[in-house]
Amino acid sequence: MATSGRRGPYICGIDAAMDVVSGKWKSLILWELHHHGIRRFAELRRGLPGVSEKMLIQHLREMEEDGLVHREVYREVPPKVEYSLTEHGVSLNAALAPLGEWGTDRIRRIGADRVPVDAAGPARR
Amino acid sequence: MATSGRRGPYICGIDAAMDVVSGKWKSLILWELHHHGIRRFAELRRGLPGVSEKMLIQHLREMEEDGLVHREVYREVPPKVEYSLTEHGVSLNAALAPLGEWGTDRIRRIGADRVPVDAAGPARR
DNA sequence: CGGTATCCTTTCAGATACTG
DNA sequence: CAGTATCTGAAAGGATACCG
Repeated sequence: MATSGRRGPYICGIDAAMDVVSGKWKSLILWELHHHGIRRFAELRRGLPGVSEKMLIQHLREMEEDGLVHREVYREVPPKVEYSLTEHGVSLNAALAPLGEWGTDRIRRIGADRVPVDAAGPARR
Repeated sequence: MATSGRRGPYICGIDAAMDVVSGKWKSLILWELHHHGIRRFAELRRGLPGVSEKMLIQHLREMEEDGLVHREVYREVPPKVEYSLTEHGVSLNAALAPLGEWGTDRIRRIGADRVPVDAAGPARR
């Protein structure tokens, strides 16, 4: 297998979609590219604080392979490569939107009514 | 930290949502519980071919901790435990629906114009 | 600038055996 | 029936150094 994890066979649609977005940075890359349209490698790197070059390129390659991301290479010096979303990438982003809203709500709730797990106490056991 | 992976801090909503659904079986557990309403441990196990007891209970615990799943214990012999979705679990499922459709489309496309990765050959490399 | 290559650590997942 | 405990291997992720 080339660079990817599994790519099928899948039990259901969620399964297939999750396979394609799973990876620590993929949803963030999607988000970055969706909001900026086109980004260079170093720009993405700066937009994703904490990502290593290895992980960034690895995720970008997988996403390219999965048809989500387009990679445009300009053969000049210094080198220049631009990344953008394909139609599929755009549609995935749209499909991800409700989940994003759910997550945003969740962050609000956690901040409000949840304790950091350890101080909580004897709800169970 | 108890059983979970990270649980925040999050960069955006998608990030938070992905954290909660990532794990090999979580989306499938969600699906099972959504369609059957209530399921016992052994029923879930049978409904998720290939899952080990360890992974199943681990995912169920995390999902309970995350407020997605309700665990009802009947103190009788033989033991009986029923799992069901909470309101949050139901809303997450709803938020996941468009992603599921996207994935279903994707499976169709892959089946149509893509070969199983190994026999494929020189698209790249 | 935009990557590779290498090594290393951490996390995830599966199998097996045992318990209330 | 519904778990818990432990061990092992595989995979994901990260740090660092170097290359065209």
